[in-house]
Amino acid sequence: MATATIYDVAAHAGVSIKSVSRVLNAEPNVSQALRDKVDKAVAALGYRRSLSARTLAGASSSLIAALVDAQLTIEHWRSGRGNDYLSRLELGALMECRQADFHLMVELVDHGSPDLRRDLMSLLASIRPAGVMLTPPNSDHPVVLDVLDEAGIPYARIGPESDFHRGIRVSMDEQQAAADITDHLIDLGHRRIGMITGPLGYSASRLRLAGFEAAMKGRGLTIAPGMVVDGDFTFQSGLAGAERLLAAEPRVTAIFAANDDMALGVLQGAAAMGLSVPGDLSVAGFDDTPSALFSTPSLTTIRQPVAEMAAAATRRLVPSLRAALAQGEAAEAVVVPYALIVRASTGTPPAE
Amino acid sequence: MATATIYDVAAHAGVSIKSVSRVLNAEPNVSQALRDKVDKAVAALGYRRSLSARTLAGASSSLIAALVDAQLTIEHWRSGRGNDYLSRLELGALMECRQADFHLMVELVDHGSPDLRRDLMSLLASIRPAGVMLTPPNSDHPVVLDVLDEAGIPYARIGPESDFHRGIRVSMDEQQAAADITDHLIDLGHRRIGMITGPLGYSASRLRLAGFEAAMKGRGLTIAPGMVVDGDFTFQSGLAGAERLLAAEPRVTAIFAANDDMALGVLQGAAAMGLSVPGDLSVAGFDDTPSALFSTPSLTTIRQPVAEMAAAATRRLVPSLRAALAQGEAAEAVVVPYALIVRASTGTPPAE
DNA sequence: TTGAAAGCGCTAACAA
DNA sequence: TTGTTAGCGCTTTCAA
Repeated sequence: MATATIYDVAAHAGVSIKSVSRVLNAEPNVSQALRDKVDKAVAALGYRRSLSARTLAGASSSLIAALVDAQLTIEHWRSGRGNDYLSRLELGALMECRQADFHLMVELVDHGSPDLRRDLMSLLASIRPAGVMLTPPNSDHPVVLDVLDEAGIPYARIGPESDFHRGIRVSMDEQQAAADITDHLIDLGHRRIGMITGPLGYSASRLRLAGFEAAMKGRGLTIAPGMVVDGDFTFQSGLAGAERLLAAEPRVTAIFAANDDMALGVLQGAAAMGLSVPGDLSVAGFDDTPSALFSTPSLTTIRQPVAEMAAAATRRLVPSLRAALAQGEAAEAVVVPYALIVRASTGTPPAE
Repeated sequence: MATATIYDVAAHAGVSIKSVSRVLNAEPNVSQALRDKVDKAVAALGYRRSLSARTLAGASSSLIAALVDAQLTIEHWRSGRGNDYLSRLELGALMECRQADFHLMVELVDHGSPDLRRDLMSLLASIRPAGVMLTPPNSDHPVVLDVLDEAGIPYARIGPESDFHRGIRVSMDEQQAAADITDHLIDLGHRRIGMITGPLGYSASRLRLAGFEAAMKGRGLTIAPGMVVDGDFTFQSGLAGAERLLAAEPRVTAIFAANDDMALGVLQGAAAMGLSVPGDLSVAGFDDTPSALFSTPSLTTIRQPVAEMAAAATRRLVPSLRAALAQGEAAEAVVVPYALIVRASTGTPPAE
């Protein structure tokens, strides 16, 4: 396959290579006639610019690098499970890249490495991405942010938890979402609602707890002692949390778990105690992982707009896409709307 | 960040750039002294070759492109669900790329496009990957294979269903896996076992059915009429299939669904009929999607080694990795072992 | 065993 | 509005 080069196109169109380059880059001050000639030649030859040549010559690289955490990824690899978060993220980014003729490269970053700085610098030197998308926990790693700043490479941080002045921040309103799902339970008639939190080291966990507390307070409800228990986002901790919450009297009629895996654990715990869901107990989760849809009963939860966040990030990282954004849209801090998904695991509380 | 170039390294080491290049490429006929000097300079400068310059200058690109189906991906995007298959695939590929200092690029391919041939050629011209990984249904698309052959780019096909002489084929033994899970049910004491198949247009569906039939026959069991019903891999079709199978008398004591989503539908159908699983009915799936672990009861299933298949493919696509493979391992057709995962949805049949 | 010089296919000054 | 000429940082001839 002797691929056509810019010289072939120029020859075919009877113009200089610079003119071809101008048309290809949509530069101003080009006559329509020239534009047409070049377009025709490009079409005739099935020409496409070489990514390497463009990057080498100094254009930005039309390449977005997604820096994902190696440890988390390896954990998923070992457990044989996929990584729903990662795949949704990618889909969102890919859809946008496609529009702009950009490419997505996925890179594993070992954020615990002592050579992180050097690893990162050499990675960037090697691939020279036009922009970088950071996923938690890389979104908040100071070394990662520093290196990117020094290299002058634009970056978008998905779900940042700190340094709210650096880079492009794309997130959802965790607190409001938690408040919404709590309100949903209260609207159904629940008064005694328990919560299982995520690890409080994550601000997402703290925000979800704050949303729960705010909603309860906003509706004049008190959270009895022991009605908030700690979890660590695992199925097991959800199960354990459910056992503790359901042992207390008067029993809670609803449990809000800070993620779906824990909510699934609650479902199992309830089943083990012979409690029907939602007849005896309503259960709500957070994230809308695939398993939430197929659990019995299916789980009421918050859909984290992961794909949408990645798409928003990509749109702000790719120059041509960014240019197409409306004025207000182009902000450096974007909050993407979530959705409350009401399924079968929540209902009215049992009669007293 | 003024990144170091090969000239900087050469200057630092007091040698020519060609020598640096030789050391970097592990070419023969290089003195140890020179090698040491260069290595030291590289380390001192934190030097890393530019991917673009290398590719442009003619070296193969140290880039693997995964060509995934755009339609499937967009469907997943719209439905808000992730894509477990894709993420497992990527993890496997990424882990291997990392070893070899290769990079993974994910590309959407619209296999229904009338311009597929041109799209593909220009994609390859643009990124010039050293190797390509094909996922279903691209694994079997003749145009895709043709273009790759013409371009002389090595490719690996995950789960190929035809053309068993082209490219590197990486698969698992679908039929044996189905036979294994059927044997598992028979070993538990089941005699009346129903099956819900996938769309028979896919050879994977046919192989799973063949495995079921072979196992039944191998154990001297007959498959009564109506004991095999068609499904289409969706939850809904699993539910419908269960309703049909469970309406027949004498009732089946076990159902093998050709994938997990359908098995989850069976679980729901059984629950709706007041049947306990596995007390009254055993249910087995296929794939080991994340939801299989969290369903109630958790699902006995076959773990598709998606990540392992991708890793095997990558190992055969990356020259340095391929060189490290043992003799027999290097075959162009690789069968990766699956695993039978016995969970809570299968047990001994109810007493007659 | 080493090095000098010529590209790879583009973009970016600088002219015309 | 268009074209000419240098590079970008490598690998690859071809010499030494």
